[in-house]
Amino acid sequence: MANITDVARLAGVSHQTVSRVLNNQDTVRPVTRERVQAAIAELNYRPSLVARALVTRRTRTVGLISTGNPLYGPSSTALGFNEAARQAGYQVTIASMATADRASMLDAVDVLLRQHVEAVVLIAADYEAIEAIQGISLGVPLVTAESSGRPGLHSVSIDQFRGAELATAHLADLGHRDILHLAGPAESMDAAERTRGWRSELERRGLAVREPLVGDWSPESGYEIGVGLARENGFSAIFSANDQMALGLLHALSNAGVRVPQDLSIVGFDDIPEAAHFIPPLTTIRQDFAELGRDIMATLLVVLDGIDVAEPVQTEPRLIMRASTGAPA
Amino acid sequence: MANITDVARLAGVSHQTVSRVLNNQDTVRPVTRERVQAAIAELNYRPSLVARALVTRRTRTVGLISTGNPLYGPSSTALGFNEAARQAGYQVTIASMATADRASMLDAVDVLLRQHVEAVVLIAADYEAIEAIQGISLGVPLVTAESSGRPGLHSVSIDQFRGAELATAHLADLGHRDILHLAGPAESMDAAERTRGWRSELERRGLAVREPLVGDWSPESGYEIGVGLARENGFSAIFSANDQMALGLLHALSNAGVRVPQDLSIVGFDDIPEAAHFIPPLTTIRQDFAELGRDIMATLLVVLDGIDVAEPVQTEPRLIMRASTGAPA
DNA sequence: CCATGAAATGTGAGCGCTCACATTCTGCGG
DNA sequence: CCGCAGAATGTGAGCGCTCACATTTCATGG
Repeated sequence: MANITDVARLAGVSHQTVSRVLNNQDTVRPVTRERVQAAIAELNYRPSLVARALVTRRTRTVGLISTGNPLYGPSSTALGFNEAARQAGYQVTIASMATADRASMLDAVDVLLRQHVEAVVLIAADYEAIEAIQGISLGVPLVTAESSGRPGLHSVSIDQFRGAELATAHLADLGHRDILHLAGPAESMDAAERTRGWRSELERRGLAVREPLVGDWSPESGYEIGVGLARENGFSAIFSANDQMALGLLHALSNAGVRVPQDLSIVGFDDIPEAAHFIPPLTTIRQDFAELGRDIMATLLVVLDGIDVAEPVQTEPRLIMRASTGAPA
Repeated sequence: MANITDVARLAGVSHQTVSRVLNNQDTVRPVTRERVQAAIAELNYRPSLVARALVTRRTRTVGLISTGNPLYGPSSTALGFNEAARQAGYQVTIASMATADRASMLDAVDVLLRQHVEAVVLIAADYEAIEAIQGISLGVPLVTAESSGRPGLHSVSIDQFRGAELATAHLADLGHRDILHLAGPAESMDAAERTRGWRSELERRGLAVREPLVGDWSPESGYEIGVGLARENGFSAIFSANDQMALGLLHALSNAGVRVPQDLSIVGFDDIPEAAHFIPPLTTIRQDFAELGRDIMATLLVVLDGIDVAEPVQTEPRLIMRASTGAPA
């Protein structure tokens, strides 16, 4: 592997002139520049980012920590962020972890910091992850994608509360008065926000608030709860905290002969690619994860410039109306 | 940020002794070691992997290139690989790209090589990606997750051909004689392998091979093709090249009043988490992406040791029987 | 109590680059 | 044709670490 000195020798200039060409500095004569570029091409030379990082103390790398299972939301966010980072000229090093406990988090952070990442991005699903990282002194900026809205963090999120309000309002507007909620797991921040939004909208309208059912995001949990639900009545609509559980519900209800939306309306959350082709197609809340990824990067760039972002950045989700919701019988 | 000299000074030893402690060398007296470790803790010192990489010429980093859309298969593979790499003590730097053209590929490779990745892993969906990277001289080992089985590559895959055979055989065993195929897009290697497997199994049994229908992996394409299909007859089963398109089919067929599996049996491919709760639950081919990820890393470690892996590594998928398939009427 | 070799520790160079500064070239007016 | 400012290029140090080798320390036997 050729280095800068090899290039310099071949081009008949000093290493510093090569460095100037590499960094697009303008005090190089066109003739010289061309000679250097020819040498670079001939030697198939690639400047070492490692060496550069050592002296400049900048790596143009950010660490991405994502925890837990590869659910649709978090993975889409990670992907969106990765793309945004690339466009901003940053590399991304990932440190995934199965569990968000303090020890794993310390490990992940340690690896990233040794790599001299300039910032850390945490895509946090659970409260645990946030708490774990808040107890760690990083020394570099941290931006989190998390919806709990807790203070002292640069956080970016899609407004889960608002999404749940939209879903619930849609059902209420259709005339439903008893609207159940199938919540996500207790450790999930998004789940809590969605439950809050549902509750708030019901209360605002003076509708009855029942104890939410609780699943674990999986279609299986939706199915199991659906099996129990099919035998009950006293409600005409369900707001499911995600599309996968809604799918499980649809499956159980279909088995039990409960018709959707005639007997029961269902709203999901996420708008996964499959949702438009559930039977019936699922009314749901769409989140723009690509935009979330861009927002994370944008916040990061601001924070890296030393400017403190006071306000958490939030974007609005929107309601996608499909056939799984209708007026009550 | 403290460096090795700071630690050495505080511990009252030379920088080299600190280095020995860091690298767990055994020629350090316990007393000295403890003194050094205390200094490390006190200064919250983290050795710079950048500086270490510069001198050792090893980064313990591998580059991961993945192209195209974030489909279920590739993202699951990426995740599995990432986890396996972490366990093997390697960092992963990602270089995602929207299109797999030669220019983007050169870009991605360039960034990774400047970072001094020790190897590159390509998770390739399309022929284009493979062709693009084959034209690039990397200088580091390359392992690809790709199913075309072309020579000259260290490749790892789940046997798509075999999976398609399993799916087709299942339908044939049930008594179906006219088995259609809804293929994935022409540029996809997996799609081609699945079509080959379907064709081969039909020919082996002397069954009619019709021109496959072609979708683009999306539920929408499955739906559109399903709408047309619902008006035709002369077939009793469809092997869909992925679960999402199968979902679209189910949706269209349900709308048209075609009953699955009574009127038509359907098999998918992938076993996405939703498949068990389609209506009806989808018989499909399950792939173990976590294992694929581990296989990639295992192959990588072998290749990094300078041993050439002659044989492509392949694992077998398996058939998951559910309610969407049954004997023909 | 000293020589001796092994164990423990220290020294200096250098990985490939950029930074700050020094030096050498240009072209131009006098 | 010389001097000079400004442009172009060169020089040497040093980022934080490891490597190869040099030196010191320690325990042991004679």
